[in-house]
Amino acid sequence: MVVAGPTGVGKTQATIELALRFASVIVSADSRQIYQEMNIGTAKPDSEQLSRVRHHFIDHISLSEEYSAGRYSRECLRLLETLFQQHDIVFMTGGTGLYIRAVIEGFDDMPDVSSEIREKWMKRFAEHGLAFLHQELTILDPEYAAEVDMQNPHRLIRALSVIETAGKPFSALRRKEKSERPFEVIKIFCNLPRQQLYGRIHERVDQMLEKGLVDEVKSLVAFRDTQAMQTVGYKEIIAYFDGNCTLEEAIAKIKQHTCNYAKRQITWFKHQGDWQEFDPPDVEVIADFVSRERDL
RNA sequence: GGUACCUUAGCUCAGUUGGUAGAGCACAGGACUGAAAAUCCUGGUGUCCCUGGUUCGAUUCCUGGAGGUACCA
Repeated sequence: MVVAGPTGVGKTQATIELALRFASVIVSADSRQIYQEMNIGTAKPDSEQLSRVRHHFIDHISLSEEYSAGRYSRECLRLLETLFQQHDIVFMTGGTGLYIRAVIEGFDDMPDVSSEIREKWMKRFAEHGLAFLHQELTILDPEYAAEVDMQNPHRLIRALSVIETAGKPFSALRRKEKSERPFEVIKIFCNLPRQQLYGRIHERVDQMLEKGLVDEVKSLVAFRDTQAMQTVGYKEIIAYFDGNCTLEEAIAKIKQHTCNYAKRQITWFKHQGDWQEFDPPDVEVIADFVSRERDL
């Protein structure tokens, strides 16, 4: 049972109520709430909410660690095995679409890429530009080169790193086959009319500031170069610390970037196929739907 | 009050040696199998401040006006 949806739609509270109703637990699929040190800016459930229902993958790792969708899917599948011994239904929620898909549909088996290899390709990109990555990929894996977004350095660096690590073309590993799972998945997509969603996001950002977002970011500046800190709500405050903008401008940017992010999430889930959409998300209605689906 | 500079897309600005204009961001849509709150792609007709003049033709040059910025009084 997965509750997905854009940030700020109210997934957190709704899923807690659902989990209580079905006497179950929550598995978070959120690439930022997974970090212990990040709280306010990630809209992590508060201690009161966490005490009502057992949550997994919240405060799972430290900012000093690197994490990935692959590691998440492996750890999550292992955890689900145990959880399904005690519960006939488990609630997964979060906004990280890739993490959710990796767990419910499967991820091709690929070797872990060392940070040395990835950094080497990043350096080559910085020195020689995109054209060089194009050339290399066209030689090493013409099949993938024909279908990737050649303008996207992330994708090219990823593919070239995997090719070097595995010693074979990326396209040979990337089979995109759906995996068999020992559980059924009920997919719920929470949504709201765009203007209403954006309004809630603006309010929530103001609340984050009241709760002390600036101090939280201040305490994390040592981690400013990590991937996790390239997060909406953190990078803008860092820019303010650097004197690149006023606090008011930073806040306006956070609101704007959060709305942009919500839009990308909606695009992702809308095109991921058979999600049952609830707009607006009503816990009673969703609970009825879940009961019916479960009894099928 | 005087002098100089500015007024172009929602915002910040570029540009047209006179042939009605373009970037970034915003906004909208989209892609995305291990960085995913990341990364990337697509979409630009707007009284070029107003007025008169010169000209085949003015947003571009000239007159007058309005608003703004800086300096001098």
